[in-house]
Amino acid sequence: MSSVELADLAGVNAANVRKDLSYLHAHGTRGVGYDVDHLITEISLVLGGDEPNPVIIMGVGNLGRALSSYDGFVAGGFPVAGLVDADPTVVGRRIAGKVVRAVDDLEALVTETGSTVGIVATPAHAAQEAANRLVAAGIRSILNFAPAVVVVPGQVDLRQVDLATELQILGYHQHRRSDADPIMSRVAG
Amino acid sequence: MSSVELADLAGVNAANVRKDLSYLHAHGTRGVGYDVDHLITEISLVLGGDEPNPVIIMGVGNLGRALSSYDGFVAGGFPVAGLVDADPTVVGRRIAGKVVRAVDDLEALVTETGSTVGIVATPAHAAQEAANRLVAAGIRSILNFAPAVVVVPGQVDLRQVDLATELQILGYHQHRRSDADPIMSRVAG
DNA sequence: AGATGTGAAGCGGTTCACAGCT
DNA sequence: AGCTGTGAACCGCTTCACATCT
Repeated sequence: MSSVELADLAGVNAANVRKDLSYLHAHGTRGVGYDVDHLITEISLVLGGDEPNPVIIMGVGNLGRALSSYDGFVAGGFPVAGLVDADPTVVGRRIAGKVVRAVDDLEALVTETGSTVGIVATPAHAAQEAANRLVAAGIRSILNFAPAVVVVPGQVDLRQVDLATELQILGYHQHRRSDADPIMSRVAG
Repeated sequence: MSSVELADLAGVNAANVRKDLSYLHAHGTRGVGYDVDHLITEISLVLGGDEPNPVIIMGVGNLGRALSSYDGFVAGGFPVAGLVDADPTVVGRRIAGKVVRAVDDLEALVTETGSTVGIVATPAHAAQEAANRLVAAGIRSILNFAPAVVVVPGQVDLRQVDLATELQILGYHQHRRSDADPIMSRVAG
């Protein structure tokens, strides 16, 4: 399969595909293209591939519940290993086949499941505390969905997913399209 | 308030704050700082601020349901105006205070609510069709949560939020940390 | 003194364009 | 002839550093 075909399927530029694959030492054959099986093994090796990374979800509100039954996680090698919530009335409940554990159980949960990744799906005001707990329990990779600035120690990898911001960006572009381009005209003027 | 204070609160660099604000013509006073009220009005003006952008959510699975009761949307000026699903058994049901409408109702729904933004929260295989319907109904800004490549006409603004990819990135960094840095050592070697 | 506003440099990533291999 | 591999240009954004203003 050629880099052009791969690029079309992924919706990106062909040169980009070639450059990225060459970084991975997933080489193709000139005049021919790439061997797909080879790509699969090489890419999954680089991505950590074989061993799954179990994840812990902090907060089982609407978003936490949605995430706990999100198929894409399992498929991507990130099975949901545990659910944790601060609300004692939901602790012990069964959600998506898993019993919700108390925050004080977190450390034990991490150890017994070998979890490596934490997802913060709490309200904004509880996000920092949730992240602190995850870090204290030994988690070093955190995905934060709460719309809050969370600070973590340097060795912890934190990624932010802000749903409202995504919409804000769309709204901004739209505003720009309809309006007579207020910013650039002001900058230009 | 100084650019340093603002930057700390937002978790970004101070020079960046100053540069961005100067683009918006939200100027401060040298030696003093920025007038916060002025910043609020100026920023909300640029962001489209005053008039809300109602959104339509396509697909009321777990994720769609979570999104339909996500407070951040309303707070950010993106009230959920309608829910749509292809499954006739959920059409007519009430979710988060809204009645789920059929796909064929989409165009009417967009008109009657004045919606401008669409969210695709369907399974991957239905994402392209959902996007097509939104475009046909006049929506020009789409936020896609389905893990699928979706193509839209040039005038439509499409943003992709791929939850599994976010985890993949975390997992990759983690893999790199623990491992003896396979890629770079191979590149170097 | 203290903070802004902004050229200039730096950086990661993308795209072009074409030499080089099969 | 076709497709890869990659130097070079490009792009948007971030950060530095400092002249400038109150």
